[in-house]
Amino acid sequence: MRTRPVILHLDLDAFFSAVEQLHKPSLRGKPVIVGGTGRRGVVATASYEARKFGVGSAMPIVEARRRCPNAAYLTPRFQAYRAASRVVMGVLAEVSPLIEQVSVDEAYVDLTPTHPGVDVPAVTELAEGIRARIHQVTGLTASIGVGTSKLIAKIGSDLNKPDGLTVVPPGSERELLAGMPVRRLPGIGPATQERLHKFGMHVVGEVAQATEQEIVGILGQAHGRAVHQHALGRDNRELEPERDAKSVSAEETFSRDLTDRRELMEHARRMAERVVGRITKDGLCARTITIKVRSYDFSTITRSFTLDQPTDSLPKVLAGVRQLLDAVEVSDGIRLLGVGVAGLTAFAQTDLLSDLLAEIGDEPDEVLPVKVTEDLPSSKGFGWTAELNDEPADTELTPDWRPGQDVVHAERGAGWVQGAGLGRVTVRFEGPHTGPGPIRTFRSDDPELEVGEPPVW
DNA sequence: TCTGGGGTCCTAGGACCC
DNA sequence: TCTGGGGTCCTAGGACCC
Repeated sequence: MRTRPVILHLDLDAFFSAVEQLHKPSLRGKPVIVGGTGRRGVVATASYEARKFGVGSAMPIVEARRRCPNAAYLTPRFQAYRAASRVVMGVLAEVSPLIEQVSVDEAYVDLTPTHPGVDVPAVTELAEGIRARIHQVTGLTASIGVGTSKLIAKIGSDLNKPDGLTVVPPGSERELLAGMPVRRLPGIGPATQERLHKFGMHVVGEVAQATEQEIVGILGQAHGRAVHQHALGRDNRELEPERDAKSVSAEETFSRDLTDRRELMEHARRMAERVVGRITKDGLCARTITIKVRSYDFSTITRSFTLDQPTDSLPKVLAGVRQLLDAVEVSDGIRLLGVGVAGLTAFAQTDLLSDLLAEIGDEPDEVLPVKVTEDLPSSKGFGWTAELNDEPADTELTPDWRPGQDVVHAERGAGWVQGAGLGRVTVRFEGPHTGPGPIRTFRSDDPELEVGEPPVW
């Protein structure tokens, strides 16, 4: 545990609407609501003037209009927000090189590299300086929390919002948290709150008094342990300055539910284009393709599959999306469709092998039935593999054997191999007891490897 | 009230492997 | 015939965050 207040959390106040008010002076002092415009939109950010009317994030825009009809309703302009964000992050970078940007309007700063020995008065002055500097160069207000951990800094930045600062003295963490509703802990949402309530725990102090085993019993291993530690005011997570994206996706809620597959595929194509465009821009390839389908009744499913090789090819992604979508029932009405990729790897696999395969790819697949007429050694753990032109090939065995299944007895085997260019097929049996490598390899011109009619089953 | 869009992490079951 | 144990990968869903 850190003993000095070196972790700082910065949160820009009502960020989207604040940028809008900055750019358009006539909006200043008035309720501003930024969010989706359509019938199914929700509030992204409400200015503090709008919050007085009970408008908050994630509220349906329809409800917001009811509560605050005179607000300015704006669609987000992410370019402007990113530009303002960059300026703010630049200010933080002057304070310490160790920064973790959590989102466009939020970041942690670890002061250890530049101010390892700060105490409460010194860090208070430093943080007020940061807030003043941000306001000076951007006109935006920020709230800052400072403490011995990310947890405490994050809780602190929320305590004096907006335009506020909270420094939590080392040693007072557990006491600070004890009286707070459990929901205030990061990682506790509606579902977890409900679970804890069911066990009679409403404030953080009650969780802290339970044993870790009790909390793990309620919330599961990983979550339970983290929540219990947090309730005790303990958190030794380090900042993670640059994190590589693990997935990229695009989704769209339609203004009316769709039932037409052609229409759905048109939307899917546009989303796939955006997704592939984003990964190729970063020189990435993806192995897993996912679709997300939300029905008229808000029930949501995802379907995915994983390719053998990563790809950045739009046609391949599109073919995968179509295949997944074809297997989903859409006749009752689809409210939302999403397309995503995951399993991202750093560079394109346009290697020699795929080029070679692409060259011979026009050759139609053939099925080559093969049969081994020689007795195999009697030993457990032998498997069947096949190669075509020295590359692993699809292969299957007769129902008595399945691919990879152990060859238990001295038996004869039969199966088939499928692929293009069957001129040089190799069928190989190998097992763990013979050391690495094949113990017996049959080639297509071996008399023991019979080539015949496709097996019938 | 009738619920966006972009992510992350965790869990659980089944397949498969050793 | 009754039936192991651990590890990894894949898929699906859920909770959570901003």
